Parts: sequence; C-alpha cells; structure tokens
Amino acid sequence: MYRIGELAQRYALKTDTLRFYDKHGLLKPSSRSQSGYRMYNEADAERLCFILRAKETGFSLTDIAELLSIDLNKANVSCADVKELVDLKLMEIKGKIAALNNFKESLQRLSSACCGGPESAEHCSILEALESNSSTGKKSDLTNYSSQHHQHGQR
Amino acid sequence: MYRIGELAQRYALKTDTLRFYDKHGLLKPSSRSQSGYRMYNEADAERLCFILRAKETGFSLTDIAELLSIDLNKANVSCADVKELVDLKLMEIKGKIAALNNFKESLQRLSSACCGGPESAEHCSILEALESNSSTGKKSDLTNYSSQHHQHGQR
DNA sequence: CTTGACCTTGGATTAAGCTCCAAGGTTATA
DNA sequence: TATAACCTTGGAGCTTAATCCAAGGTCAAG
Repeated sequence: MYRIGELAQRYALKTDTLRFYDKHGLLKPSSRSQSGYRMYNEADAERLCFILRAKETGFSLTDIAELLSIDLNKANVSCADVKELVDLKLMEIKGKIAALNNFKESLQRLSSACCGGPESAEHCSILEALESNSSTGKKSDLTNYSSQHHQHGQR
Repeated sequence: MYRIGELAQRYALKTDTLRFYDKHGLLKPSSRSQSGYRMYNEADAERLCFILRAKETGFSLTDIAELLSIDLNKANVSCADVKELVDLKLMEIKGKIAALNNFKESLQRLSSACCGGPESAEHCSILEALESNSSTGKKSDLTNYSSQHHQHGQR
C-alpha cells in the first residue's frame, strides 16, 4: 500500500494530480487509512499506469475514463457494446499511428538531407521535406476534409 | 488565393482558429487584400496542413512553431542546429509510435477476446488486456506483472 | 511534546487552445 | 442601392488538465 506521495513519486507526478484523478473518478484509491489518507495498492498503480500510457498516446481524460468504465461496470454492459467502443478507439489509434509514421518519414528525410555541418541551413526545410512527402499515395484526408459536409452560416 | 472562410472550410476549422494561428505566428497569410482581408495561397495551405498533422500527432502549438521556425530563419541557422532539433523530435515521435503500437495490440487482444454478442462483458476488461500486454519487451520500470487474470476489488 | 514531513479539504489560479461576441467595414448579387 | 454573407479588430469566455494555496489534522523521530 502506498500513500499518495509515494505513488506520485513513483510515477513522477504531483500529489495534486492524483487528487485530481480521484476527484474526477479516473483513479480512486482502493482504500483509506483510518485517518483518511488515500491508500493505493498495486492494482491502483496498474490502473494509473494505463491512464498515463493512454494519455501519452494523446487520449483525453474523458476518453480514458470511458475506456476504463468498461472495466467497472462490465457486468452491466454487453459484449457487443464493449467491442464497438474498443473497435472505435482502435480506429483512432490506427489513424494516429499512420499520421505519426508519415510525420516520421518526413523528418527522417529532412534529417538525412541535412548535412549536419556548420554551414547555413538553406536547404533544410521542414516544409520542403513535407512537400515531397505529400505525394505518398492517398492525399485525400486533410486536403478535402470538409468538402462533403457543408456547414454554412458562419456563426 | 483563399479568403479566411474558404481556407477554414477546406480544413474544417473555424475562422477564429485561423485568426488565432495568425495572431500567434503559426500561420500568417502571405498577403492581405486592399481592404485588409487575409489572403492565403497554396503554400499557406500546405503550412496549415503541416500544422494540423503535427497537432494530430500530439505536438503542442509551441513545438510546431519551433519546427516551423527552422523554415523561416534557415539562412541564419546552421545545418547542425537543424539536425539536432529534428532528430530530437524524431525520437519523440518514435516513442509515441511505440506507445501507440503497444496500446493498439492491447485493444486488439481485447477486441478479439470479446465475442461481440449480447451477453455480459464479464471477461472484457481493458485492464486485463493490458496486463497480458506488459510482458512485451521491457517490463521493468512502470509495469509490474500480475500473473493471470483475476483482480478487481470493487471499492 | 514538539518539530517537520506528510496528509486532508475546498477553492482559486494557471496555461493552452480555442470560441464567441460586439461593432463595424467590404463585396457579390438582385 | 440594399441585402446578405462575408470580413476586420479587440477582448471576453470556455474547456481541459493541472497546479497552487490556506487552514488544519496525522505521525514518526528526537
């Protein structure tokens, strides 16, 4: 069992952050000491670990809470519902991975084009690198993102 | 040349967002009409495209501004400096890709374990899926095992 | 039995990234 | 020429995710 300060230190967080997660239902300590101190066990630590990893991959705390809620009320939720939610998040993740790989390739191109010497970086441009990138097969996604659903009436 | 509303619509943004990017130096329109309207050209659109993709991969606007600044003052910056910055971002990106792949595998495991039927989701737990995941490579620092399924004390 | 490091609460503040509003100027179309 | 749909500015307001503060309780060590 860890007190809040110990858990915070272990994951390089502020105690305030853990209290914030408690207040917002993301991570409630499995118990309290007789004096009211938050007491966290290993399962809590694992749950925190999940939260941190999901956060790192760009999910909002709300998204994360939704994913975690599957676990909490799993007896009340149908398997189909779980699958639907998870598959949705899975698609989001795949999209992010694709975007990151794209981005990575651009930067790698830039990095290797860049001599790395002390001379001026005239030919080192992120944008140049990305231009050559934009011809990577499918261009659609962003470039015409909204062409389908027209919103009108500015506000 | 596009007016702000056209560019906004093309990328499914609010005009306010483009004005925000202008004010904060991320994307200044290459020119203004005689009446003061912001006029964006294709290069501006490409720059915006870069911003949106970088944002999607979880970079802050500050990070993005830093990357883009390479382009602006490239004559004043050494190739070595560029390479250093780019390689740093590259490492960040690789880390994110690794975390996402990890996460993706967990969710895939969960999705396929999940029958998808109307029965209760007793065995569909994000946390269970992640536990079995923690044996993927380096386990040491953050994640501590937990041999098989079976946990969860409801508070 | 006091000191200092820890913990509690509620509420205020911060920073980022928009988003909205008011008051007014511009421009294409009827 | 008037109407509607655009645009301008500055500034206020919102959401998310913390982070800080004040006033006080807990607890092991000296």
